[in-house]
Amino acid sequence: MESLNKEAFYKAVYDIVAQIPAGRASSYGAIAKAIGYPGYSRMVGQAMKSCPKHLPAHRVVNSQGILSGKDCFDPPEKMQQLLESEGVQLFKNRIANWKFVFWNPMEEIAFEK
DNA sequence: ACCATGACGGTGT
DNA sequence: GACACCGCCATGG
Repeated sequence: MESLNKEAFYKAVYDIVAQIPAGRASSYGAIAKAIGYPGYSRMVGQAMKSCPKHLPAHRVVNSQGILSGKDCFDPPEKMQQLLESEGVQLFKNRIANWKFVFWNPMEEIAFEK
């Protein structure tokens, strides 16, 4: 495991986010683990703050399916709105049927590259 | 160098 | 389920 390279790390995060299908969502921890940096969930969150506009940032929530980053959207209700427009059911700032909606990058992109 | 602050996560109560 | 802790690690003051 090499030392953290901000540039490469952010890019790796965005690569995963870009692959999350509509109607599904992943978590910070799952993404960190998928790119080879288990335990760097906070860094993934940090990367999302400067997430490119063309990526589905609203499809990244915490390990419990809670929209922990909604306040970083403009307006804050935008995140929830985007998810619902894709058919994701929400219950009090949290994704319903989380176990079913959760998209695990480890199982979906294990073959690429 | 010390300390506070997070789009976090796991455990225990 | 809600809450409190604690471990985690880069950033900024």
